[in-house]
Amino acid sequence: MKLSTRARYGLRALLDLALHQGEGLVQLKWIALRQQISLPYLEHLIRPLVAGGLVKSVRGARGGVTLYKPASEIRLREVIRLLEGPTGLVECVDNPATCERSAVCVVRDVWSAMEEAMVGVLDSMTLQDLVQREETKRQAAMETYCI
Amino acid sequence: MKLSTRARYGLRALLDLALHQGEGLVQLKWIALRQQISLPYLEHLIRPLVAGGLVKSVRGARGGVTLYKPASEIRLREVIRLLEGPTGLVECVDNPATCERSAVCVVRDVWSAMEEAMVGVLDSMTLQDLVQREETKRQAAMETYCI
DNA sequence: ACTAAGTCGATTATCTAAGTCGACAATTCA
DNA sequence: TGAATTGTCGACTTAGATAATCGACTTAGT
Repeated sequence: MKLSTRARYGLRALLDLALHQGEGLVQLKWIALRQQISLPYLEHLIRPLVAGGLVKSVRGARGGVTLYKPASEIRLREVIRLLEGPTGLVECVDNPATCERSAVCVVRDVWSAMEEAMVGVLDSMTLQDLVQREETKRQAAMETYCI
Repeated sequence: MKLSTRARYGLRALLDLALHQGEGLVQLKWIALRQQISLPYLEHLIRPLVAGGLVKSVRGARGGVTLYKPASEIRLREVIRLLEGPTGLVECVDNPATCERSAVCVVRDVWSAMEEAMVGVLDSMTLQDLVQREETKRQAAMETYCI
């Protein structure tokens, strides 16, 4: 039960993008550099986010990417769903047909409850929340640094 | 972010065992048969549960396995931990040293919250809860069948 | 035109989970 | 005692997914 690096890197990349919103288009290479992700790999991570309507990309010279909608309207649930694909924790939860026990399986209920709990957490957070936290943390770090 | 078959099969096997508690020692081959898990594989699944003190095993002819303590004292969290190993959703949550960003990483906070939510669900359920649900469901199915 | 970006698909590499097998140890029972 | 039965253990193989790279392509600016 491990989170894929797609999700980990992908969310970090998106947060990085959100943190640099004021500056217009952001080039992938800078995100890659800051987040220490190889550029070709980052391209793959961004793709589903573009396809999912979370990120807008502009090709050509001086192109780059930017958020398609305000960070406050981007729920982490959506982000993770796009990055990890539609399959949940266990196949039979989303797709009962894959296991003939589904209807009576109590173990399935457990996985279902677990998934609901996770989704609940992701659903309650937006990208904006992360941006705020990041800035709070950065400020706190700054202050201790100055003292 | 998939649950391993170890966890899925393992919990099913344990539940099967719990459901047959009244009958003394239960042989692995019957569990394997009922749950449609290959015997050699089931042996591997049971092992950590024995090592973890959830299951007692008796070797030799007429041997078998049985719960080491009442089902009501077996938390699912413990079961999953034994089956899946100690590593959580993301390395850096349990083991901050693996990522130098850990201290300031807000993305890590997200994973941490997710993990907490999942663990909370597992912590709130015992094997006995599953046994009861199973019996309730079975009874319900029985009634509809009779009608 | 030329350069600088993102896009896309093919490919490779790496890793881990999944599952099998054979030898062994313990226990029962004849 | 010895043969049958049952769990134990570790080595091995396989399969599949994830991670990551690469090169050819498209699009836009200068």
